[in-house]
Amino acid sequence: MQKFYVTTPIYYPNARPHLGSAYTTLIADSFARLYRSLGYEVFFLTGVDEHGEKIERTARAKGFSPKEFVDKMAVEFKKAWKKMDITYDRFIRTTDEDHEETVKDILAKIYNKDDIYRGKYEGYYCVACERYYTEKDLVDGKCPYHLKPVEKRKIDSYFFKLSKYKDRLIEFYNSNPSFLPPNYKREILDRLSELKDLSISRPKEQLSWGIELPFDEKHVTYVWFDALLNYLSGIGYISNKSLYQQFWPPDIEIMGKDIIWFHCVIWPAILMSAGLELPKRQVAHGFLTVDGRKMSKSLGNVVDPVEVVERWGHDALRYYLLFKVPFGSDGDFSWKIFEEMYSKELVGNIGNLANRIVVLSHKLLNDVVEFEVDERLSREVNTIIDNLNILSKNLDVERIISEGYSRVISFAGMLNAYLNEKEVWKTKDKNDMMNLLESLYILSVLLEPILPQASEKISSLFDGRKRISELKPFGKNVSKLPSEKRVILYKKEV
RNA sequence: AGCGGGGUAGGGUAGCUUGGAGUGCCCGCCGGGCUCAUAACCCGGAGAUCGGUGGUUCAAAUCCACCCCCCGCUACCA
Repeated sequence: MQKFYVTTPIYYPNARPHLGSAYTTLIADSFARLYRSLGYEVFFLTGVDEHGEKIERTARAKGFSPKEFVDKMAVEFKKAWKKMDITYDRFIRTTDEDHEETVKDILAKIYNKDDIYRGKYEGYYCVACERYYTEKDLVDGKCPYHLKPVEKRKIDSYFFKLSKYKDRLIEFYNSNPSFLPPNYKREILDRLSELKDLSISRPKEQLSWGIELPFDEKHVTYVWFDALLNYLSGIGYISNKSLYQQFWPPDIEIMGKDIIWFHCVIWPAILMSAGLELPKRQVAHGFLTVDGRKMSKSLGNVVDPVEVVERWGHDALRYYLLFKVPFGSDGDFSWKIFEEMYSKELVGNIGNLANRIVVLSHKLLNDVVEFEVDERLSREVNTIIDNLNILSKNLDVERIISEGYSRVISFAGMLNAYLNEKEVWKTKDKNDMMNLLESLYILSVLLEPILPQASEKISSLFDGRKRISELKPFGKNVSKLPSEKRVILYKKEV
């Protein structure tokens, strides 16, 4: 059986999940569901990145220890994902024991390979912020927040020989053309020319909330080095060898466009140094504005994904993110479009269709009957499934959404048209009715990655949830009438 | 500034890698149909010099050059 390993970044839990992290997670979840449905063995990893200065400071400011604080925040994230029916297989925390061991193991490997050296990190330190800035961050040579003078400070730090991997990275990109997100490919290649080594540690007296270096107990790992390795520890690099062997490497890693550099350059270089296989595809989505404006607290237009989901259901949010935001580019979360989409496409197209068919089936039939398959419907179903299989095999996630998923939604439109064309309520044709019932059932299976709530509601009227890979030929799937006489997938008023 | 992404009917998008009649989708608008259905559904129509100019070609939204407009990125804060 083929495997599929999909990841989201681990989110920084200094605040509750926001629309951006929900976006990444819902998209990843959709793919996890799709591949499962197509019969793949799937592992879906998400989690939180709990180390670092900012967490330490936020925690202390609120009167908690870092660990107490992240324990609370991890729960917040899990609750949010539960509300969205996120089907992750593991929720990793960088304070998990096996993660810490993984980081130490990889660091030791790289150190022994002579890819880590001791040096001086030079930066501009703002006493008020208690952090370093690079020269470019500064405003008139001063701290950008406090506008106070900064001190140039040198600290001991270990460096990863990132620059050493420049040529090998380029070579890798060339021989694996689908690795980089298409929209950002040229930018990354361009920036690669100025590749510098990466500071990967901080002395403990400056930062204590992190994972200790295996070769120097006075230092802890710094930010990304720790975070990126979650993809290894999460799949059992230390704790579950057989799982690791089954799933490594990730098939797709999904992220927002802000962290492309880390995933496309630093991450592969680390893996090269450690002698491990690289992920197959890095997939980046864009950022969202709200009604055309940047989301900000001062504008008061912050969209809380949990609130959206509580009111409208997670189907609506998924559907919006999948179809109303061009995947890979920036998009807008427009309340007007969102509400229109809800009432036109979810209530009117999908929801109304399901109810029409269910109600009508009870009016026309006492029980299911043998019927002659409508070729047009059956051919369309086969085409949809073939298409999804091909796109999935190629990890062509952009087209899975724009072609594969769109076609599933169009199928609902096709059924509405079929119903009108045949005027089934008038002819009372049992053959047509059975074709529609069969189609509705198959539609519910196809919808599972796109609209899991609707899918669940429809399939529960028949005999429960099925995978696409378990579907029988068109005409052989429905064995009983819907268990209810009507079904409301989406309420008109919410 | 350098680099990158985008500019397709009133709005939003797909198509561009591998050129072939402006082809598709959602919303809005106009006209018709239907009454099984959550005033939902279906059909038809109007509406685009595919940002501009020039080039390659029998043929360009699609390839090349230049220009204009919008938006990002330029890394050790995640």
